[in-house]
Amino acid sequence: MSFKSLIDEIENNLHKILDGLSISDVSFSVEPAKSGFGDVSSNVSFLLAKHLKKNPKEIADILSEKYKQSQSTLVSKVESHPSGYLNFFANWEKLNQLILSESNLDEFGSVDLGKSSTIVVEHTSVNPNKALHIGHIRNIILGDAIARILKKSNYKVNILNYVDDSGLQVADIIVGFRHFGFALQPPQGKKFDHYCGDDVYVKTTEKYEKDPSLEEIRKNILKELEDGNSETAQFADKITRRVLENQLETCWNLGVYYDCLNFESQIIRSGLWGKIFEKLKELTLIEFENEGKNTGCWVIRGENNEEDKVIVRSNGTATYVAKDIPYAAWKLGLLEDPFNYQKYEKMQPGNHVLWQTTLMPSSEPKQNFTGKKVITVIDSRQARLQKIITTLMSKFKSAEDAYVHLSYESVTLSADTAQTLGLNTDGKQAQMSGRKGLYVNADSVYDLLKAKTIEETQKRHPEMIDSDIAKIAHNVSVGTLRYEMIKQDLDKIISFDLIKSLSLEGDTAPYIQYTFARASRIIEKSMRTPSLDVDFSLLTDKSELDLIKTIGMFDIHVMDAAKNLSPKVIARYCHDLAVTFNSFYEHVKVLDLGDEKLENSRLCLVNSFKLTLEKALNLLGIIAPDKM
RNA sequence: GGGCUGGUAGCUCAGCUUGGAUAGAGUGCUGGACUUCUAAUCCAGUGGUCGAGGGAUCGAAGCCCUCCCGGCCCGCCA
Repeated sequence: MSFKSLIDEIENNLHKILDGLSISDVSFSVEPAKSGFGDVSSNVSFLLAKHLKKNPKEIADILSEKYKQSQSTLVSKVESHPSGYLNFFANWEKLNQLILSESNLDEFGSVDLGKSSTIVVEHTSVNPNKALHIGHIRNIILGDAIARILKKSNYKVNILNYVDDSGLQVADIIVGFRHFGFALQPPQGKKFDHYCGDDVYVKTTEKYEKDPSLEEIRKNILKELEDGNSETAQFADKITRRVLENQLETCWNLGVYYDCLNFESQIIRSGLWGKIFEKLKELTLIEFENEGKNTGCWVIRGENNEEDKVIVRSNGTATYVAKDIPYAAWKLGLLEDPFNYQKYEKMQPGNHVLWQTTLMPSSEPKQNFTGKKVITVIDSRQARLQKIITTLMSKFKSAEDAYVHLSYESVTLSADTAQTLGLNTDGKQAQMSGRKGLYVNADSVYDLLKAKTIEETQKRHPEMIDSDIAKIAHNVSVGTLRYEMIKQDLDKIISFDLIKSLSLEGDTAPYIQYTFARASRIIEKSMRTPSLDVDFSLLTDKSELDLIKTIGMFDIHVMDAAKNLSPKVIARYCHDLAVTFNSFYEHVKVLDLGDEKLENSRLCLVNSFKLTLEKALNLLGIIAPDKM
């Protein structure tokens, strides 16, 4: 509970005081104070000012007097500020001990929002016809961080990746291989997914543009893909699985793992659509159109002024949105599961087992990857379609918010980076496009970052062996990439700039990681094991108390991040922790003080900082290096 | 035209959900700090009509309304 214990204590006492004055129904705030205004502040007097028609300062005076009589163990002083705020000062001797000892526990920062319930997080879900680009990375990193935060909040999280292996985009590269003579082997040194995206896909779509009559070939291929037994479908399956494997390698390299892979082709062949179609009709969520422009179609009526949405075409086939309905229902466990499960051919790093669905018999036991709640991470361009799914799911399931579309703005290319790729945009940012070859592959960004961080690390540690340098550079590169994707608000566009993304200073992961390395170094040099058996009352310097306070704030931020599905809250917290530690580092020394008791107390604090920052960074999938 | 969304310092962004105390960071620019636990660091200075206008409020960057500017989405494509 940490710092929250203090807040809770104050809140309880204030409630008792208000009860004593027979005032209820006032939802005042009790929050960490701005610096210079004590440790915790409450706005209660402002709110009472309305009821009592007195000015806030007078009320604050009365309340602070009353508060002095209430039982409090963690508050040392109450002050009524001339502004009307009620400011509380902590009893640091007690709070120091409380926070620092709790921070040594593994579950420090954990909150019980989920109550052990199951939740599905679906992210990534990239067409298996190309390599992952920097835009996909935002989705992947966001989804991964959300999953980590939810785990910390006592949810049982199932992480899914939906592989759309039967769409038009796949058909396009199959056309390339089958009709335009692209070799099955990529040129030397090129990953297969890069080859499919950069060469086969881009050049094949170029050909359509020049000769629209080729569209006929594409249509035929798409038709053949739908029949799972066709030779084309089997060929496509081989290709998409090769691409998928490469895509997964990119994800794994970034420390992203999944629990299960779902394949669109299997969902189509499973017959789930038929079942959900019947259910939709039964519940009259869709209607058959007898007249107008959608004659012969099944549609969902548009709400308000929105147009009706066609779900089943007049030729009886399901549209794009429609295909998402059975999957959404499956994720919520609303349908009988038609799938068997088998392990993916490759083991994920760290021995995380990856399952995949299959329609073939399997010797493995049946698995369950559904959840009471479902979070689908897709960018905001799909908001309209996702709203349809969300509405439908809320009608299927009693819980209103069982299905959540976690929307985020897309990643665009900065004008400079677009220029580098050969597109002049007149100083404007540009939307990425796989079809036009206008994107930056994730692997390339990682490679550039790694080359730069290797160079930096070598400069600092000429004595270090190459494999150690590579390890540090890897952690810093992944950290940098992840942090850049997470620190920004979800509904703000990230304008990706190749040059600026290589910055390792300021509000970046390396800044935070470096701070961690500094702390590690102190402990390493002390030649001691930090212990909790120290005198906490020796920690009285402002920079020490600030650090303890910030450490104690961990769970508050985890709760905030989990409730609002907002990983940036954790990113800001990590940065905050690092800034506070750096201030501590500049203000007070830890070693060679000639006072062993004080040294031990400070070592204990440094260690608490380390443990907390490591846990917080872990929620973002960023590794805290002991040396860099 | 309708829907969603952004507009805060030269640039990139926090803060807005839950209205209150001097609107915060980073970056840039200027200057300073390594014989010291790692300078991927720290300190100081510089820089703001919180898009505009109106409203309710003792009090608005935040709430309500109108407007302006940018982005995205609106197919029996996927």
